[in-house]
Amino acid sequence: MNAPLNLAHVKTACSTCSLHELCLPAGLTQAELESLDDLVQTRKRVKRGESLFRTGDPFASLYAIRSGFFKSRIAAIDGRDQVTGFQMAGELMGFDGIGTDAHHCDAIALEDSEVCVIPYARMEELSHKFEPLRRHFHRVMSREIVRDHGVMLMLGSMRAEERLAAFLLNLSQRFTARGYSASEFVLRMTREEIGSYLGMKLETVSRALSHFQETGLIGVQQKHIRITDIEGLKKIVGQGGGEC
Amino acid sequence: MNAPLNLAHVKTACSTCSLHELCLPAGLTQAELESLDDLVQTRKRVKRGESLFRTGDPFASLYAIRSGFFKSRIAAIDGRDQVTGFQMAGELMGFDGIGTDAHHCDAIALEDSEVCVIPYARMEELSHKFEPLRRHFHRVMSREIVRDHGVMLMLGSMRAEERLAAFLLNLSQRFTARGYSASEFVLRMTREEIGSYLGMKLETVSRALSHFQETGLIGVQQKHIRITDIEGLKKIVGQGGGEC
DNA sequence: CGCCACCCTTGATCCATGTCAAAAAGCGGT
DNA sequence: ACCGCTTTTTGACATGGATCAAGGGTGGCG
Repeated sequence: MNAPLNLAHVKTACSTCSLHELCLPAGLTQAELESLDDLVQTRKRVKRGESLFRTGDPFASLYAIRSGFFKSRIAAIDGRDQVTGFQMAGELMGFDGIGTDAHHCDAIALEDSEVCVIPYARMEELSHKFEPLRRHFHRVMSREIVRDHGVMLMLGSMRAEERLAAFLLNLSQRFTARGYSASEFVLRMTREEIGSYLGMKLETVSRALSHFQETGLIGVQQKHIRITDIEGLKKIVGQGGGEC
Repeated sequence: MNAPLNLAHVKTACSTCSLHELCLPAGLTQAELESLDDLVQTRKRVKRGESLFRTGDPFASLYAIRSGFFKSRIAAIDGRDQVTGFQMAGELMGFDGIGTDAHHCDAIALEDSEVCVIPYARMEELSHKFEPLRRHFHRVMSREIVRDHGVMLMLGSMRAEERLAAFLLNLSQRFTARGYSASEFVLRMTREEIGSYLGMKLETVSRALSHFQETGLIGVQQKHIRITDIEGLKKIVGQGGGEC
């Protein structure tokens, strides 16, 4: 290994990454952390609008977002598509590829982004020897399944405004976890992408946001959102139910 | 170990189970298969209507369905709930529990069923030494994620009759994989459960089934379904799209 | 600085699906 | 085999959200 490669290695070290609490197992010693630096040896920049991988691409790696913002979407044969999630810094992408060694969705950057490339073979190998990593890996996949079930609940049993409120609360909570404001943030996605994720049309998203604003729950100015009544939003989410 | 226990062991052996092609890694030698018999040491019967596990139950095991039929559902705080899937023989359940060591959904038998209990700790341990098993385990979880994304696509972007057609085709295909008829089967779930899964009301399910029958796509008699025009059903699923 | 392309908002109307209601049909348990 | 109860079907009506349409705002780029 020559100097530049070594430099790259230093640059990508998990042990010095400020996001490692989000993407790696909690409670590792510094020594253990360093043993993980092996795992990630390259990073990759993805420009806004470009894809990190696409449906059908052979699966080789998982990706951890270092900075930026992505959407995942699946496409049906007939051209219809559906955003299945939005991913932000510290989150992992690519699990859909493990099952068949090919990706089943597109991952598209919503802003200029950078990801850590985690070669799956290496991950397998390392997780074989390193129990906390293996457990963490399983946990992350399991949580992804639970998250998807939550989305199914949303899509299947909430009305449009409830879904949107739930979406805003979810974003708020995830920004909080990253040290950003819980009440003020910028949407990286368009109304159409929000609509696709939430199973409604962009006009409905727009109307619902306007309505929340009229009711004093939030302030909206284009992509800038300010939550002024978090409890109010929670009440919106809670109120539809009890059908049984 | 005394005789009865041994008997139980024999009874639960994966190596002699007719479903192992569905639930275990493909292409194992007989010897490898036998080494897996360790994994499953108990089975459990679950009567129709009873739950295998419930939201909040501590997570200890995965379950492979030996016979019978289950639904998984999640419940929101407000009493609303959503069926997230139907599981049949050879399929695995319980992955939702790995992330937090507690289950996040209820698994309820739709008919008298029997499952193999796979203690997770043992699974971890065995998959540590046994690479094909580990890979298979990861693949199965990944496929679960892909499946969930498919449901999201369905819920988010199809209309009621498309969703129902897709549902029937999915069931048909899974029955086929188990050696049953692709065109004739009995629904184990009620209209309401189908509706919950597909994000529509039971009346809409009933009407859509009646409509399919009028159109000559299927025959319906209560829970008994006969698909008479599989291509027609596929056309229904395909036709809604192209919005983009 | 101004133009263009994209994104967002808002209004009017329509339709798919939900809701409410009632009756028929099965089915499970005794 | 019967009885009570759940499930299913079907009808009439209400409505949330889609659709169609038009106009306005914004940001990127020359």
